[in-house]
Amino acid sequence: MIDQVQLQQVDECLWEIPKSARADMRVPAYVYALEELLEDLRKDRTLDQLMNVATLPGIQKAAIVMPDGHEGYGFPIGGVAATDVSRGVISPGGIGYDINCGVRLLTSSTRYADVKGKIGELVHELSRMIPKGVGRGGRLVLSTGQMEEVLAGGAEWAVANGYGLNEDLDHIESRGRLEHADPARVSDHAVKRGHDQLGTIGAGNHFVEVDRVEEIYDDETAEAFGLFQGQLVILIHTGSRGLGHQVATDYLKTFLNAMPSYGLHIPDRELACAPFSSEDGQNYFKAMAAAANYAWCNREVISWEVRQSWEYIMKEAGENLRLLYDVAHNIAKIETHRISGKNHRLVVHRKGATRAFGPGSPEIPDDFSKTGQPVLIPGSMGTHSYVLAGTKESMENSFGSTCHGAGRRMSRTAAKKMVDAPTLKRELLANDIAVEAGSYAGLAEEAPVAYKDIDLVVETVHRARLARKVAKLRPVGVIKG
DNA sequence: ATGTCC
Repeated sequence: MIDQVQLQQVDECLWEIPKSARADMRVPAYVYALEELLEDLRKDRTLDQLMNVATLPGIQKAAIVMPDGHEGYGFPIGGVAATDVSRGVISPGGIGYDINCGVRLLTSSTRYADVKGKIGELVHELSRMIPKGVGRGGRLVLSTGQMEEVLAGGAEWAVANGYGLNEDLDHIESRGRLEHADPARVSDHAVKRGHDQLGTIGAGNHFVEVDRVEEIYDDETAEAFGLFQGQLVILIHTGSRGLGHQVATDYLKTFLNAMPSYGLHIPDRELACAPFSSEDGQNYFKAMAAAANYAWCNREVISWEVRQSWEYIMKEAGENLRLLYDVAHNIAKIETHRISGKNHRLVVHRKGATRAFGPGSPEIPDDFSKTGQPVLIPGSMGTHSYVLAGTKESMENSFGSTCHGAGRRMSRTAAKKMVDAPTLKRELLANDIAVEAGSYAGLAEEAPVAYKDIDLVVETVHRARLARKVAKLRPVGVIKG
């Protein structure tokens, strides 16, 4: 066992690893966590990886990990790293294999109590409508030309082709389309993998969940978000499927080969990177943006499937499901942030971290300009999820970022050994949570015991003011891959 | 996360 990393407490929820902790660190590392969460963060390579991130050329201010952080490929999951656009690098490991994995929330005008008896049917219908599982395709099969439109247009493609509402676009981060996307930078192989996966959730922690609003923490913001006590809402969590995975795989290989020519020295080859302004860096950024657009289109098409199911079971228009917001949590974006009183153009890498822009930010829609943007934090299966709002403090301290979920504390393998899936399913049902799972193995991997305590994670970011609590959601039905 | 090893 290596020596324990020294953490200096800055605040109740903030710990610092000073730049002096390692000769190669260019900036300090910040860990956001209530003390109870530190033990989990020390159990794996999270803090080592965070210090590795602090060595990246062009990194600004600090390498940051959120309270849901855990070990990932190169970078910790739950990590935020901002590099200078002209002097810094871009690293696929800082974004993750599932490019633009993210979450959206649809709100209804229906109370759970009024339709309790229909939840089982609704969950069954959702399960029938929404393809799930590794490698699964869906009902949409796109030509190469249509794929180019999706990669360039993102969620707009779904709306233009009858799979979404125009009003949805106002409530998607970046309106569901990154303009830097270039379909020509996505390999034929990646395009092929994606051609039949729009409208599918995949596997792992991806899901479609029916929830009810259990608790409101801030009446005014909840009202602005269209949330009320007892309301039925639908939470969708998925990403760019095989296409994004292939983009990550392709460019990691390219970067590993190209690294020597850039003269970049990094402590771990999983931090493979290229100067953002280099041809390789730009090609990856344009391909990543295209994969991000695919993911936004995917969540839009899934919303269409949800609305179809809703119409069929609830006998009311699918349009009654309104999109509250859609957030990315695995992405790199060009953003301007103030550091020591000066504006900087940065490549903000968020890997298992959510944008949490505060009130007045020009990048969030007008209807949230007073409250800050909606932030959606799914908990582990069968526990609960949160709706938060972005803050000015997150803009000042974490490049406008917060946590993204409960965060795994046990490996998939360990969870499968420990958990008996049929028992778990019965327990969920006993708690009035209907589950339709693609496989028992997948269900076991996602057992709540394999995750951190979502309440502690959210309490950390709330107390640290990286986002503030608006509402708590309780699941009543879940579809998993 | 991922046609969980071309």
